Amino acid sequence: MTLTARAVLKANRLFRDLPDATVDKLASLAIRRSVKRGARIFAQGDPGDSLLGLIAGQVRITATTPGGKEVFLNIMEPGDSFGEIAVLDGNARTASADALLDSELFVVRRRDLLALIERDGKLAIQLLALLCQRLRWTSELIEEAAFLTVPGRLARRLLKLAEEHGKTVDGVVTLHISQADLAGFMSVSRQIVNQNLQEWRRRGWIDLGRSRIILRDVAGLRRVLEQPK
Amino acid sequence: MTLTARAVLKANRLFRDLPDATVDKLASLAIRRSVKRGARIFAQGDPGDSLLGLIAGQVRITATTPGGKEVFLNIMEPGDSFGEIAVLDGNARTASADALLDSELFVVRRRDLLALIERDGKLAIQLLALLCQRLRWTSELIEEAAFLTVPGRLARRLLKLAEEHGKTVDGVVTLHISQADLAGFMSVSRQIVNQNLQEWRRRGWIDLGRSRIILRDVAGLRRVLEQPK
DNA sequence: GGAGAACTGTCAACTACTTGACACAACGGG
DNA sequence: CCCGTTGTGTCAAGTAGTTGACAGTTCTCC
Repeated sequence: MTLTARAVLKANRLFRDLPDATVDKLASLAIRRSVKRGARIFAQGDPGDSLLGLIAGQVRITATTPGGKEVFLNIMEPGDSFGEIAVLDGNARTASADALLDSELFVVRRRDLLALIERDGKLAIQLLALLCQRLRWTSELIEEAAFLTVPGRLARRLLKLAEEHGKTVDGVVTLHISQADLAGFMSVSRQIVNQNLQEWRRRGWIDLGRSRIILRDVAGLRRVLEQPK
Repeated sequence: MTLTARAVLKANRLFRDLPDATVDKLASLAIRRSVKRGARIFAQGDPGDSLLGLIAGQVRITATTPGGKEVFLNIMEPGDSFGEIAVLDGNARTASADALLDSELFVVRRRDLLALIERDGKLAIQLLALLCQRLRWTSELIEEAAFLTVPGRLARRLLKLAEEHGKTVDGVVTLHISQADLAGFMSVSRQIVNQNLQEWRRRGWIDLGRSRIILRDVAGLRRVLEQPK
């Protein structure tokens, strides 16, 4: 199935509500890009000269230390856009993006985007809203780290992943993620992730499989959040 | 000294580079507000119906759990603005703001600001830049928590505070902050803060006083950052 | 100028997470 | 179909931060 450039942009949360004229202009500026599973889309430190949107596939955003340690920051699904920060302020990428699956992207270059923002107030407001959302998301992470115990943070992360990426059947949600990845997401050791998951499995709240976590009792997990640090 | 409304706005980083026409319009919309030391300016959960700018004084931004625990998120100085997130997306305040000193503020209401943004592309771009900066700041905090040991985070926090709020004389920087506040900033116990500071004092990198930390050897502190987790 | 509040400095007991190691299971490409 | 890879489950030893307690000091405000 081949989509028109306009349809592709309209499928993205960021551009969905913009006037047709703006979307058409954007469509004429956007470039298509295909990447294979495992490929790096951009690396931390690269010049941030473009805004990306995911059409199909899956992309993981990570940050890396000079020493090689990694934190997983986010997983992008079709309809999401990413790379806004660097494209807007013109500085280096704060994180790297890697394709988890074969993926289809569109790319808007910095100068094109900025010119358009200045002319179209609606686009600016849309972008402001997106950045606010991102800010709420990161602030939440910081507060979580401060206020919750490790089990609490793990429970919250599972619930968030369930909302955003889980497949639900009869109130039972299946997540596709390895325990090591989950540990990377939370900057905690794989062992401690396993220990908590085992405990919850014993209580019947979840089931475990290879790279699979099945949430059977979401209310149980929510109760973990209530006990403060 | 009484300043014109325009001069006040021009003194704020967010509005400094805007065209005069926009600033005058803003000035006609802005309201002055004075608060006493210790007063709460807004509370987490309040409707976010205004953007604030600090003219004089000092303001602390904190988040609180239902259970009453606090994290210190930031300290605002004259020329800074705050409360943008809630004002832009119209949702509740994510944090509380308290005056640390008697303070002078200006207040721009949500509807006025939004109307202005849509008309003035430059203001939108300025706001986008501000949010990007905030996002880089919060992302940095998250990465720090993931990549650095507690001593590393403490050293980095001291260096950041030195840049932003320190008074420098001959390369020696004095910070005005209690160890308990510093601990609150980092979500770590006061004891562990003291333990590290004592160690660095023994090494001659810093000096300590009541609510005072004097950085004598900034290079020493920077070396702490280099040892990874 | 005196009383209480705020802040520093230090101890010891406890708890939670890390690191490293290893066995075993399942998946997937040649 | 077999072998390397990726992922799970578990243990034991080591480490870093928490909690609570308390004495001594310096502010501040009444």
